[in-house]
Amino acid sequence: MNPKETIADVYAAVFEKELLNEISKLALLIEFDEDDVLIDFGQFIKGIPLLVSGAIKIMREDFDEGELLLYFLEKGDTCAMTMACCMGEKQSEIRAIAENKGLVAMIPVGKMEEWMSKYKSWRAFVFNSYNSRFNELLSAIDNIAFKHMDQRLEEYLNEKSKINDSNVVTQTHQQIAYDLNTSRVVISRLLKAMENEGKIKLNRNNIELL
DNA sequence: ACATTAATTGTGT
DNA sequence: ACACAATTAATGT
Repeated sequence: MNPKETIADVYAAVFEKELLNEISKLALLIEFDEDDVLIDFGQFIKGIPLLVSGAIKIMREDFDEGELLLYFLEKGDTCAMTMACCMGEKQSEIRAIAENKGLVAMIPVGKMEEWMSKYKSWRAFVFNSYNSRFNELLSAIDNIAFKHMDQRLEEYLNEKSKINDSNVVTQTHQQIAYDLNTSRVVISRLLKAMENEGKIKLNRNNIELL
């Protein structure tokens, strides 16, 4: 991981210089640690977050009890939900939990609209964000609706490995079960099956992908 | 170093 | 899904 990536580094290719300047002037930088809750259900949004480094997982509350992982955000992403909230003054329908250490730049809500007309690159960025979030949502729905738990688990592990940039996923079976909204026993059994197939190596508190 | 407890994981019904 | 066994880590004495 690069400990000191700046907004300019991450977004240089996306925004024009003028806009970058404005951002670095106005943005409120917020550091977060693993497992910090950045946004919770029902919360109002105070700014638009631009992810500079780290990763965030977006969860949705299920109808009865429990939560479900929708998708991960990585550097250079923003939360489309937040933008919708800003424009409509709505409460958040999602919960954002830090996956690892990182940094967000919070943009004052008012700038959202101003930049929309002022900067082409901002407009494009917002639309792109919506689009890619939407696609991720679609595939999340596919996963839940059409795929079985073993496939979902595999994808989950792959995602984890990607965003943490490591072949070792440090999660207990319990936590995984929580993210996928299932029971721990199911995860344990599936993991063991995968281990027997030689796909992974099981240790206490972490899983090695092979 | 040892005993106790809690947390994690494995297995059978 | 539930119960329980087995294993390991954490804590106190």
